[in-house]
Amino acid sequence: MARNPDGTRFAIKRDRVLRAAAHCFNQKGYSGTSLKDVAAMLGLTDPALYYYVRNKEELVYRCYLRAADVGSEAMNRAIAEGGSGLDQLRAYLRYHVGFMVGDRGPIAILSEIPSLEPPHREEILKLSRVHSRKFEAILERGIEDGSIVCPDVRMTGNAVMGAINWIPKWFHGDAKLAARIASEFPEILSRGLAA
Amino acid sequence: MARNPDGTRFAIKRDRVLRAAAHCFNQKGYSGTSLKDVAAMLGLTDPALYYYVRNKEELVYRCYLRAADVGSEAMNRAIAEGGSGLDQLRAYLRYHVGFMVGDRGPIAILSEIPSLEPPHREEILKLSRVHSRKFEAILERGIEDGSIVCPDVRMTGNAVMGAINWIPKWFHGDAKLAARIASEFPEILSRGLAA
DNA sequence: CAAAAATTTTAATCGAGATTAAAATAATCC
DNA sequence: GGATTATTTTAATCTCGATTAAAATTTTTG
Repeated sequence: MARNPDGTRFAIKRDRVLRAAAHCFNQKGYSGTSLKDVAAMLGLTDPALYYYVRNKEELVYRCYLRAADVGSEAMNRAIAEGGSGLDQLRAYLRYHVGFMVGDRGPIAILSEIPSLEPPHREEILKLSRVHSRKFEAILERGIEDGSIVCPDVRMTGNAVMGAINWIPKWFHGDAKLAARIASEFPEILSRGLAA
Repeated sequence: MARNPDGTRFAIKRDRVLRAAAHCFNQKGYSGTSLKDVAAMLGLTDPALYYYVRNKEELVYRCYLRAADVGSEAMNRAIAEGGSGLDQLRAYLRYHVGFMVGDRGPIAILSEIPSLEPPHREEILKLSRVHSRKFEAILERGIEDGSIVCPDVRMTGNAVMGAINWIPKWFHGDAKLAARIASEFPEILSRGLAA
């Protein structure tokens, strides 16, 4: 099995590793999960993981990168679709929540950023800040076009992001529940903001 | 210094230990924080902590118990005050958020329950479930008396609790910000539920 | 102040889990 | 099928942090 030109096979398998790791980290935290835990989920032994990642820190780092990617994709799609601020808000929530509970999941909660090496930490924090800013921009757009009412954009962002980030803590792959979450969560989170 | 009859002194100092631990755990997770980290915050060496707690597991356990206590107190006060479901919801949010960002904080996020010993784990899970049920009961009360609109009580509970639980992740003791959170968060979280 | 109790420290043990090296197995390519 | 590359394992090392024991210090009490 050659690591083909674009590394597709390798990338796919590594993605599997990252999802297994995300699952473990969400349950037991970064330091709380041993590489053996992650490897076991994949039917491997711990040293095998070193084929996909330099060390444990890089494993988390990539999990977090992946989480940022997914959030970013949801955000960009929503914005690209246009419409009122409220429309964009709803679309974003629909996409992001949908990804999280769907087949893109599980997605790591960015809950232990301090464990990252400084350069990685800065990168993730930056991505996170950019994401928050885009979210706030949607709110502001909605306020301007009259579709959204919201006294404090920053604080509202914190509230909504918290609700979303917490999902992996109580949801663990039940398809039935996933459907309910995907359909209701966006509604619940946006209703309070509609003008 | 005698551990007086009701153990007041001892209890006060242990509470300081628990708050320091909560701070560390919220930042770096359970296994990510060493006892040395916690001890350092108090100007102590790590073995000193064993005077207040049997081991690290009990430290988390007590942090989580404390978190449950604070949440429970907020909940009970709100319910005792009576009023419409919406009134009670707002009161609860005001109290709980107020405690979290006020001088009762920092309060540990119940994010690593799996790390607890089974008996402790069950106890904390039970307290957590009771809290959730009480929250849902408030929503149902509000739906009945017409003060609240909410299509899915359980899901709404998850959303609101997520937003609250996430607060310690981004708030770290700035008094100015604390005031803003205490005043705006309850409003933000309840607006979407008002009839 | 002296005795007793409480609190903290210093020094030592101990195991778990990350990491590395080298060897073995499996897959692909010609 | 044999050479080559990819993947995984076995075995060994090494460090960090939890925990314990014993001693030292501080506080309280009478």
